[in-house]
Parts: sequence; C-alpha cells; structure tokens
Amino acid sequence: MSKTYSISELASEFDLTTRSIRFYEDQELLHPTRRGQTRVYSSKDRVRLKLTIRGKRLGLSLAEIRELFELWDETRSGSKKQLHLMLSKIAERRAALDQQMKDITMVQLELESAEIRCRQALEELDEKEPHEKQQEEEQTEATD
Amino acid sequence: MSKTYSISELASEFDLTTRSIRFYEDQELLHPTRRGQTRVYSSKDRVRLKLTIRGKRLGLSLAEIRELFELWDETRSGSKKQLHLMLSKIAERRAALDQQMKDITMVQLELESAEIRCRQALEELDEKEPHEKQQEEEQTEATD
DNA sequence: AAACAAGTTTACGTTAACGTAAAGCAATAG
DNA sequence: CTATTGCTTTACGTTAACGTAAACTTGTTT
Repeated sequence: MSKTYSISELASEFDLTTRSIRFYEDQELLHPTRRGQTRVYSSKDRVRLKLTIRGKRLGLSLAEIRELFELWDETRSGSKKQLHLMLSKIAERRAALDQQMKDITMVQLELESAEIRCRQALEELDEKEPHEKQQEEEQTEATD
Repeated sequence: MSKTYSISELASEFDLTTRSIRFYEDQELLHPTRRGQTRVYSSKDRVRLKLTIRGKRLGLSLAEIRELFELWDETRSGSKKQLHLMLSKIAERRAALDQQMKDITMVQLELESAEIRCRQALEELDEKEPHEKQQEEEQTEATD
C-alpha cells in the first residue's frame, strides 16, 4: 500500500486550487480512485500532477499534456504502427523543446543586456546626483 | 529611410494572420505609422513582432510581453526608482527562464527515455515477427 | 466603368482554463 | 443534536487570443 493523497493535500503542496485539480481530472490528466465519493490520489497521480505543472510552465496546453501521457502509457502495448506514430510525436516535441531552448537563450541575452543598460543608467544618475534621495517623480506605476 | 513593411508582408513572413497583427497593435505591442489609413510597419516593428512570437513560444502572455517592451523603452528615461523596478522585473523574468530551462531539461530526459522504450518495443516486435507487414489492428487513431 | 486586390473598422463568436457561487452528503467536535 | 469542516456535483461567469463575417475605402487592372 503506497501512499495516497487527498485533493487538498495536493492542492496545497503544488499551490493549486481544488477546482483546478478536478478540472485536470475532467480533462483526463488524472485518474484518482474513490473512497465512497471522495477522490483518492495515488503517488502516480501526484507525479502526473507534477508533470502537468511542468508542462504548463513550458506553455503546453492541457490537451497536449494529455497526449503525452497517453503516449507514455501506450508505449508498452502499442502496435508497430502506434509505436512509429509515438516516435514521431516524441520527435515533434523534442524539436519544439529545442526551439524553446534557443528562444530562452536569446531572451536571456536580451534581458542581460537590458540589465547592463539599466545598471549603467543608474551609475550615471549616481555620478550626477550622489546625495539625492529617491522620489524624482511621483510615478508609482503598478507595483501590483 | 529604412525599410518598411505592409501588414500582409509581415503576416506571411511570420506566418500570422493580419487579424493577429492588428490585435497585437490593439494590445500596444506594435505602433505602426499610417500612410492614409494604411498601416506602415518599420523595421523596429518587425523586430518587435519577432520578439513577440518568441515570447509566445515561451508561454508569455501578450500583456507580459508588452510589459517587457515598456521596460526596455523606459530604460533610457527612467528615474532611479523606475530603474530599480525594472531591474527587479528583469530579475523576475530571468528567474522564470532559468526555471523553464530546468523544466525543459527534465522533459527532454523523459522524452528521451520514452523514445528508447519505444525503440526497444519495436525491436522486440521485429524479432518475433520479422516478416510481418503492418496492420496488426485497425487502430487509425487521429493522424490529425 | 467595372471589377478585383488589399487594406480598413466594427462587432459578434469561440476555445481554453479555470473562478465562483449554490446546494448537498459525511464525518467529527462541541 | 447541530455546527463546522471537507468533500462533492452542477452550472453559469470570465479572460485571453484570436476567428470570422459584414460592410466600406482606395488603388490597380481589364
């Protein structure tokens, strides 16, 4: 008997609402069992939830995540045809991730140069008015 | 006079609809000028469009992308307070990107192992039934 | 002149991913 | 016993990011 989880345990662990978790089940990303009418999550479900979150952070839709889960599950039982289909889907995903890596690298570089530019602007301000306290203007602009 | 672009030129270059491009303008990601009532895009607009697409591939919302553009634009004219705010926003983004890098690495590993598993399953099928043509089952399942 | 292409505005429709009540069952605390 | 806590289902509401259609202008081709 491996460990099980309640919906609210998972919700607080991953900082989600129970609504979201139920929604993910509705989208067939999770398949908890029931004790009475109450959902019981296995550690497999927990892993899936973690992977779901990871996928979301990468911009995948729930449908795409579900597709990957199904691929993984059917790997054992697939026919030749199925297996080839899976391989192509996997390749597709890997290519997309490679592209994302490149994108991230580019954006990182841009942010880095933006940071440098920012720091230089600050230095210049400090040279001109070293003793000045903040509040040059009343721009409060959305600390959100 | 540097080069300018029409909306449909940009649309076909980046494989977008003109609808999207106008929408991005509505969201203040682009600021084309006008010749009569017709939009004229500068190369700066083109760069912004490219960055927008890159941002989208990383899962950023249009609002977030807009925020980054505004940060960048205000870097020159910012007050001390503003500059510090920008630096923190930049740091925020960079942290998110680092996380994404990790996520990608993890998912890449998972996909790799899925691929290996797939190839092994194929090999086993080939050993058992080397002369068999496909069509073990009639599963056509959404080539989509 | 008439028609076509490429642009425009206005506005309603759609999908994804939840948020937000409303109303009800089940166990436990006071 | 009833009140609170945690779970449930049902269902309507909301936001983002466009799609799609209608109706109009402007310039170019036939």
